[in-house]
Amino acid sequence: MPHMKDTITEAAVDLFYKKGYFATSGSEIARQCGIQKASIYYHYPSKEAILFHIQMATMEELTGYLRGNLEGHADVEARMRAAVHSHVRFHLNRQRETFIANSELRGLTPDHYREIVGRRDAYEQIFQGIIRQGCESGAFVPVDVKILSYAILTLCNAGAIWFKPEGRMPVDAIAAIYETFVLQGLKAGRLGPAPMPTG
Amino acid sequence: MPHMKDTITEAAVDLFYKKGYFATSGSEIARQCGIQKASIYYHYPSKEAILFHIQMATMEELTGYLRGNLEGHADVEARMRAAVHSHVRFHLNRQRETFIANSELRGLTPDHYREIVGRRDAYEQIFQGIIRQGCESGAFVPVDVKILSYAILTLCNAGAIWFKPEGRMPVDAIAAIYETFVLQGLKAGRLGPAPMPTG
DNA sequence: GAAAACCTACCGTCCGGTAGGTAGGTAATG
DNA sequence: CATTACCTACCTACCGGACGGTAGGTTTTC
Repeated sequence: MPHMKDTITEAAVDLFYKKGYFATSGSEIARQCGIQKASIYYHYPSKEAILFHIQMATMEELTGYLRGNLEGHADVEARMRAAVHSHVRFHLNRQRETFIANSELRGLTPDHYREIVGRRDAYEQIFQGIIRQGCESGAFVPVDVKILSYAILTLCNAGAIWFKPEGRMPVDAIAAIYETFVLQGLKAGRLGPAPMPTG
Repeated sequence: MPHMKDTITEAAVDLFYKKGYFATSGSEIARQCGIQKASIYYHYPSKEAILFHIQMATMEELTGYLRGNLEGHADVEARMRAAVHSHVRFHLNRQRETFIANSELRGLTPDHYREIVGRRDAYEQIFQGIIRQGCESGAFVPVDVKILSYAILTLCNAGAIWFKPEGRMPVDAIAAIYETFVLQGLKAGRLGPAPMPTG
């Protein structure tokens, strides 16, 4: 039996995802929980606090998930594969939360904004480290690390836009597609003029 | 000498981009134009109509720009390069409008929503056609066309998030990076299929 | 002088948030 | 055991203010 605070958070995730933070009112959240609007303020000091809580928890979990998935992988290509796989999996399994984390930053207070952006930067740093390592070791083609890290992360978010959990395609199959595409784009040995297809 | 309707539209683009559609009020738009809120309703029947106008114009221009850039290219690889280049260029040059078009669909009425999504689908169809053609001709590796088209379009939007026009890097240089990355990922070559997923 | 463009003043509604109360449970006190 | 005290988790009722939008009058432009 979940406590009311969790129910409120879950309702907020649902509504912020469907309608957006600014288009969601406190009474709507309350209605979805079966309580009165004022009761929300027993559990949260403000509407923004709900948003911040969701964003914070999501960033923590996302980062923890990535760290866990990177453990034990030493080879740079394996690390990149694991990182992409982790990122895609999380975004498909937690569609609503990651969508909110990606699109509702403007609803945060300046302090909370800085806090979230800091965690986001830290997360990106992990990817940039892997790309940089791959470029230096020669495993990857030389690329602009920052630009490519953004590109890869954004690319991996794409699945979360159209993905339907009940759909035909399983999460890992989608992750594998992105994984292959990213590694194709990064791996050394294919740069320059059009290579001849290996019959 | 711009007409007031254009001034209003421009102010709305600016504010919708910076604060979001629902977080922007009519009085803010009016203030930025140096007029009163009521005067907006001489030029637009509703706030939503401004949003729809921006989205509609952006989709029209985006599609027209792509069609123009594809003209004269017959080879499938050249077409893909041109398409990516066109997409990236437009998104960098029209950051605010494309950001709004990508993130403020929920502010539209159901009818207008359908209208915009229809144009968006048509735009994606062009990309999917090129990818499909490349796969069938053997120029590209076999891929899930729909998934890859989404992935590529999303990937190419990444630049618009961080791009600063006054920055060091020119538009075409960024477009070239994305172009190379996408083509690397698509082109047929020596890479095998993805390994089995790692739980 | 008519039409276009803009104004002031106002509408009803809903917003985020607050004040203050209360039902019901727990814990300490005699 | 009965009383008092306190706490959690909710409630009803309300606040000032901002929202999108309208009515109707006034100025500017052709």
